[in-house]
Amino acid sequence: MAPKLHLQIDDRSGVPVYRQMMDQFIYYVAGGTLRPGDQIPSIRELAAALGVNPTTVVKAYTELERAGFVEKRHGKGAFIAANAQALTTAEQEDALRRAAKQLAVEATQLHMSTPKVIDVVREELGALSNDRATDEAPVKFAVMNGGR
Amino acid sequence: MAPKLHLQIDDRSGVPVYRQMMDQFIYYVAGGTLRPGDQIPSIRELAAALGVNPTTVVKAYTELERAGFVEKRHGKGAFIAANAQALTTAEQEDALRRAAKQLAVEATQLHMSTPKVIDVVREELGALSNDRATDEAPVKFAVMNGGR
DNA sequence: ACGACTGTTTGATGACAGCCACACACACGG
DNA sequence: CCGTGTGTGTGGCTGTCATCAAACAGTCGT
Repeated sequence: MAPKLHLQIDDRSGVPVYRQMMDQFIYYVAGGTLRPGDQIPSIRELAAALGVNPTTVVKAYTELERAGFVEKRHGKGAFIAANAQALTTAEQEDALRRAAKQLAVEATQLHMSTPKVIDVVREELGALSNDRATDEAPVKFAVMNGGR
Repeated sequence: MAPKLHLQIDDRSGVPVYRQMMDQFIYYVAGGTLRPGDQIPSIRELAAALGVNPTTVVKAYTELERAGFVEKRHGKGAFIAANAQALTTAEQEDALRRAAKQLAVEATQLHMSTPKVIDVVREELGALSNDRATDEAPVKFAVMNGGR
């Protein structure tokens, strides 16, 4: 009913927060972690967990509702829509490819070697799967700060 | 003096255009492709090549100037600042890691297998290096559209 | 009926990007 | 020597949108 989620917001990325949230919910549905009927965190709960304004979560949920992924019920909570369509395999690969391309462009401009890039990707993938094994909180708080 | 650049703007990403341009210039300097004294595309030229408003390029160049990477000269053009400091190795790795983490988070939420992810990254890296061999235009026009 | 959850709405603020008129630098032809 | 043309960057104004803050309204258990 309420699978463990692990939402990650990157303030420095410039991507609107509500959009980052939207994408990640969609990916969770696409990957099957979130299924139709599942209750998702309340607006205030998610806002508090991620340290953003409730209105921002409202925007994300509202857009997700328009897109058919989410149903909000006044006084009750928010849920994955009954007819939420998972992304097609092609769409999922597109999403992955977009992020990969972004990485590739940066790496190329930085003159990074292919093995080096692959290494870092492996590390990050590994870090995430370990995380999931240990994590018990229903919604994981995650904001990237890091310095340039 | 004017190395071939390959700037890539992704409209759908939500990242401010001027910020995407900034990052990529910084990465080019960090990677050594752009060196102090090099002339970079004029505001209008870059704006036309990328299909964005000149004002947006102005913002990118102005911010890069504040950061010490660029010098604008009225009537002459824009240049890489004499004392433009390349990013430290640690900073470069941070930048790479940020993009990798983004990719890892998405992949995990989509339930993608590690080998699959690595494959796609390899493909994208390959696509870029081929590009560079063929490309002759001083500034490559690149805007991502792709549909969701 | 109260209290503690839930979602809803409105207004203010600031960032982003577009349009348009202006000012400086230099090369060319009178 | 001067004017004109074409390149360059500069600056003001406007529309749109993301975010925040605070007040409003429905649901449910006691």
